[in-house]
Amino acid sequence: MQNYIYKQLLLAIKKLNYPLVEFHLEKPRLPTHGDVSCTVVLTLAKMLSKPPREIASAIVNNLLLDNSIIKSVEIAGAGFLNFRFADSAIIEESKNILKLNNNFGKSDLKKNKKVNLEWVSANPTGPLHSGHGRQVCLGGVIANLLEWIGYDVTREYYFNNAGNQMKLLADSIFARYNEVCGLKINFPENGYQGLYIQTIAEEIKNKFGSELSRQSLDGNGKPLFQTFGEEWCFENIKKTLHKLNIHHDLFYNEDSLYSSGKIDDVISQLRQKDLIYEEEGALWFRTTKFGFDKDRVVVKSTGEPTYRLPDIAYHREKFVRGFDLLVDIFGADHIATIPDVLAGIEALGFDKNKVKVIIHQMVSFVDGEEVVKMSKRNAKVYTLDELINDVGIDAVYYFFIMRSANTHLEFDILLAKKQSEENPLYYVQYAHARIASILRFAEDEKIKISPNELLQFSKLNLIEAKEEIDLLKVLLEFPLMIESSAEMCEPHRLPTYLHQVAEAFHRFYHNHRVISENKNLTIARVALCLMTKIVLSNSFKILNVSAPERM
RNA sequence: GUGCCCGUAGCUCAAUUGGAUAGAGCAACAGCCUUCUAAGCUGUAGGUUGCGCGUUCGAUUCGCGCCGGGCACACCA
Repeated sequence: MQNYIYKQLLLAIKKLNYPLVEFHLEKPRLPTHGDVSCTVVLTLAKMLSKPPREIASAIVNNLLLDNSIIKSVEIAGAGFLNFRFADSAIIEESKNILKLNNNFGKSDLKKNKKVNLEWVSANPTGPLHSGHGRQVCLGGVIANLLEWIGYDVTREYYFNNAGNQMKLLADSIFARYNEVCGLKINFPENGYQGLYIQTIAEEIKNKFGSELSRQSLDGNGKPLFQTFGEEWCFENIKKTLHKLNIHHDLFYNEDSLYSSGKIDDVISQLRQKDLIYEEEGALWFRTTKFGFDKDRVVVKSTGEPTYRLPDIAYHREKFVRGFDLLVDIFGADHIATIPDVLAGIEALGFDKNKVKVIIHQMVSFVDGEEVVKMSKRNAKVYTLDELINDVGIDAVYYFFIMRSANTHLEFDILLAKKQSEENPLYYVQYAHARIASILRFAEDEKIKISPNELLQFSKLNLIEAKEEIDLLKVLLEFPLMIESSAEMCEPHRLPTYLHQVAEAFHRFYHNHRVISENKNLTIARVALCLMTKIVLSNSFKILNVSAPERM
């Protein structure tokens, strides 16, 4: 219907020989302003310096509209064109929901396009903590959204298991190991304090006995404490991710960038472009050429690269692997590293506009009134596993996704735990459970409830009440909503939308009986219920939230 | 000190990317269950969008300057 209006507007503008400006249709905030609104007149008025209302009426007079699709056009306010859909068109289009069922909302907008989504990427030095949850969930939902608009999505995890941090992990475990074995040893300065270190130490003692030294090797000839610690941490991280239904396609090891010579490649390419120079024994990247206040070190005087170099090499590698879009998700604490990487790939001749970086702000946890302390120094870290145990997977997803990534988030654990009307998650899930219950009731009354049969037998033109039509309108917004939230990588629009769906449904339910003496009307309304259920459960699937049949 | 993000109803947050009278939930108040799930519905109240300039037909949104909060500012990752 939107496309139809757009096309007709374009025809009218052409016919009047007005300049072909870019314009789009939007949904007005107020229902009294119609179903779709357009501001093209205001843009034209400026260019032609004519009164907007004059242009508006010229366009309306030249607009050829099929009145079985569009009920009315109005000129309003400063020159808005407000369109109203005909009920018959809404009903006709709603049949798509039944037809497409689980696929309603999917599009092939980005068919044959490849996207790489990299997120989580925590190094294997400990379990994921609750703050990681925001990124974990954001990525999980964004990946689904991208798939829904047709992208071929590679879910990727970038990690580093070399360097000082891993030695420190091994040292920390070794210290606890000695402690467990009854020996005393000084705990390394800045060592990992978490209780999990002791758990790992105990497992090592149980498996290998208490005679190990720091240099001991495992069965494959690798340093035992480091390898065991790394694997333990990685298993722990993956287990948590799997609980949240997240499965990465690829774990990309930073180390492979060195062994394959890709790091050296980047340096020599940058050197060729005269973007690298040596000073005080270090290699510097001329970031000042890209608008930075000073140049940055990429190889330290010790010969070791800084984090920038592998990050740049990694992104170059992703370009080489042939993606149309690269999406990175970072917490606000990593914001400083992003410009360096973008400058790097630009320097190497790649289009930095193909990289979309999503930055989410920090999360604070509140348990009712009390602020949950999240100190890294403290041994008591609130892990993501604990959060999942406390509030459940559905609430973890819903609460992290509910708010735009760009704002500081307050996660109320007490509220997330509550099984009451205060909790926004239950409002939308309840709508689904309610529909499921109605459909069970309908089935008992020998009414068919399969999408195909409803498509075939229901007389949808019996749907005419305001609450029914309003509900259909909301349901039909679903595909566009998916499209925009996927393209903008803004999953928080989904919960906002879901609330509208649930609200429209509850209002309909409250005002009209679904199953009544009137057989044909009953079947039409059962179809309406099923349509709502389809939209709800498709949304839940994207959000990784369950669609309860009973509550 | 420098850079990035945020500031919207008592609280937590939206606002279709510059649109019309700034909207939801919770909390507060007043109503609605012998019939398909009351975890629901209806209504009332709640605002100088931190403050001040500017840009224009039009600003919560863009620019500049303050105020307040968060996060970064290494030859750490």
